[in-house]
Amino acid sequence: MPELPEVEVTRLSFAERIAGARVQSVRLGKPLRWPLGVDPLVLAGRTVRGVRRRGKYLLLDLDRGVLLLHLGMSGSLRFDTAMPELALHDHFDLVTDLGVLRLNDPRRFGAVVYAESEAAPEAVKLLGGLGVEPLGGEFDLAAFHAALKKRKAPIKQVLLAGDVVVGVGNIYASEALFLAGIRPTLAAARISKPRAARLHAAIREVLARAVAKGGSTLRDFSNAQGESGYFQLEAMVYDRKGEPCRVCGSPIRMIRQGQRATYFCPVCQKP
DNA sequence: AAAAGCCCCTGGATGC
DNA sequence: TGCATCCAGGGGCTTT
Repeated sequence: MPELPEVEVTRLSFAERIAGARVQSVRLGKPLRWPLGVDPLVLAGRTVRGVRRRGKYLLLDLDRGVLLLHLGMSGSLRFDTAMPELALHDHFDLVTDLGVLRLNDPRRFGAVVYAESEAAPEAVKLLGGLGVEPLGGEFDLAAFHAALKKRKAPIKQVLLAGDVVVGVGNIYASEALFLAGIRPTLAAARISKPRAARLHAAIREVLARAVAKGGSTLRDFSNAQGESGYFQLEAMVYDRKGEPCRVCGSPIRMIRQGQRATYFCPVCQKP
């Protein structure tokens, strides 16, 4: 589920409310992708300084150490004052004096991992290989084009890999390529400078717009206040197989790339 | 080094 | 109604 927009929308929905909270206890449900990596008891008494985002990870900064949270495919966070017992699919609770931060994740591809710092091995293992942030100033066009030049794989899969630019998942990769007019199957290395510039702009535009719309709620995403997103209503190609292109009317096509669905308009997007 | 496949897991939709 | 199959916002790990 959650790509950069959903993760950022989640962050925005509780970062200010949890800042300054004192951890009282940690409750664990079923195992997630990785173990927490620390005795939950030692986290009691620590203070939450703030919440940052790196790619699709949330970083919960404590006065000592950091919690790395990932929502996987089906995870969502809630931050609320009244939260009694862990229910089905609730697998992590950070109980604080200001409220409970709860991870609900049916498929359990998500994770909460503790690290002493961002430079600690456990954090570097997860964050070390990530590409640049698309919405920040470091997303440089020349560097982006140069990175694409080194890849022979289809552009869709290079975007998904996340080692060039982070945060673009299966929905927004298809959407950005539509906006840029580029066929998802085109080898990344064959993208010209002008087309790379269109793609660069399209990625920023689609992600920023999705954040503004509260993300995409396909089945179960909601932010930490329980609110759904609305970007899916204005998707140009994602999940629109056979439906008319909103620009030219041609039927949207669906293909499979690396066992993931890709959607595109055969007329608007040139090989 | 880069690319391609394989898993992890649960639930909903679809088909017979 | 029941059961089997396929598919889903991710990504680390192993194998080519």
